Amino acid sequence: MDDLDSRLLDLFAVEPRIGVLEASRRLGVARGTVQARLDRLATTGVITGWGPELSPEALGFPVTAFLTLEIRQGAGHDSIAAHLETIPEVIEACTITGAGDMWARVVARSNADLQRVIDQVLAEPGIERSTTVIALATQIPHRVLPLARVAVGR
Amino acid sequence: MDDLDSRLLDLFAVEPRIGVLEASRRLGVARGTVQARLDRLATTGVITGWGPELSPEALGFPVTAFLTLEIRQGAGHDSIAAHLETIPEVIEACTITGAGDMWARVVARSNADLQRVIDQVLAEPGIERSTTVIALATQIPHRVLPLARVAVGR
DNA sequence: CGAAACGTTGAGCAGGTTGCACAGTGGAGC
DNA sequence: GCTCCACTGTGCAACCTGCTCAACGTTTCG
Repeated sequence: MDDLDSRLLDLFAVEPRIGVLEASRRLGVARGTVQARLDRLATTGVITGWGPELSPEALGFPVTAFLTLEIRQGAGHDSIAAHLETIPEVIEACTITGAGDMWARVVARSNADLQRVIDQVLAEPGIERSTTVIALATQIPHRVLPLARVAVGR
Repeated sequence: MDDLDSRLLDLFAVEPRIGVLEASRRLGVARGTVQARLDRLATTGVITGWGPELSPEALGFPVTAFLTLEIRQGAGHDSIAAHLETIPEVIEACTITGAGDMWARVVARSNADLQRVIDQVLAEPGIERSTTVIALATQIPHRVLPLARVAVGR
């Protein structure tokens, strides 16, 4: 990661479909350089993918909620995770600090529909209790780009 | 959104760099159809971008934490959000249900570094209290694709 | 100091891809 | 029956990609 990498990421973040050649022109470097940089960023794991980003809202799931799950002593995280994975509305989950807890981001078609999703999550007997917090408005949408800048000291 | 759209998204999620022509071959439809579908998915907001996905870990920020911020009565969410936006390590933030609360996802270079980030967040006087939860292991990485399937009834 | 390793540059090439246009087809709705 | 609309298949020029190559400057290290 150096300054050129960072500017390269900036460029592709703003105009993802420009292609290697156009990027090399914008940055004033050779095409092979851009290609090499992108390859390296991909192999070092900085770039994890180029897939299309989808909007749950546009897909009909405008409600987002965060669930904090309390896991029963003895119940493995993995079996809970496996259960969560079968629910499409669970779009993210991780274990967190605190007594055997997990955190999950879920979406739903409406507040009423959220109840259905939560019930589905709680169908797993390993989950003892859960707290739900509904997300109201997005203040800062998911962003990683600023990190790339500070990572190279810009 | 119909079945073809869904399969198109699947395809590009797995192999993002295949291009329109190759996608049309895989799906057994005309190239113009794929082009039209992608255009429509983009204009209707289902596809929000094609930018490279970056890994905070690979950028040197392996620690993820969730902050719940309690906002002082009278302090506007917007000023808090503006403050959070200036901190690169805050990679997501939204308002949530509960007495004037906000939620933020932050990353840091280490647990010690996390303290620095939190201090930076709390520099805003509008924030009264905060709770920190550290993410340990990712059980389900952010995924939206399954939603596209259920959205069309697959 | 000199050699080796490395990244960058600019060039070339065949092959594939894109953007665009066009006319024809078939189904849905009126 | 008619219109609208999406899909199809075709064609074209222009462009881009993946790949290779030799040459050059920097950095590293014996």
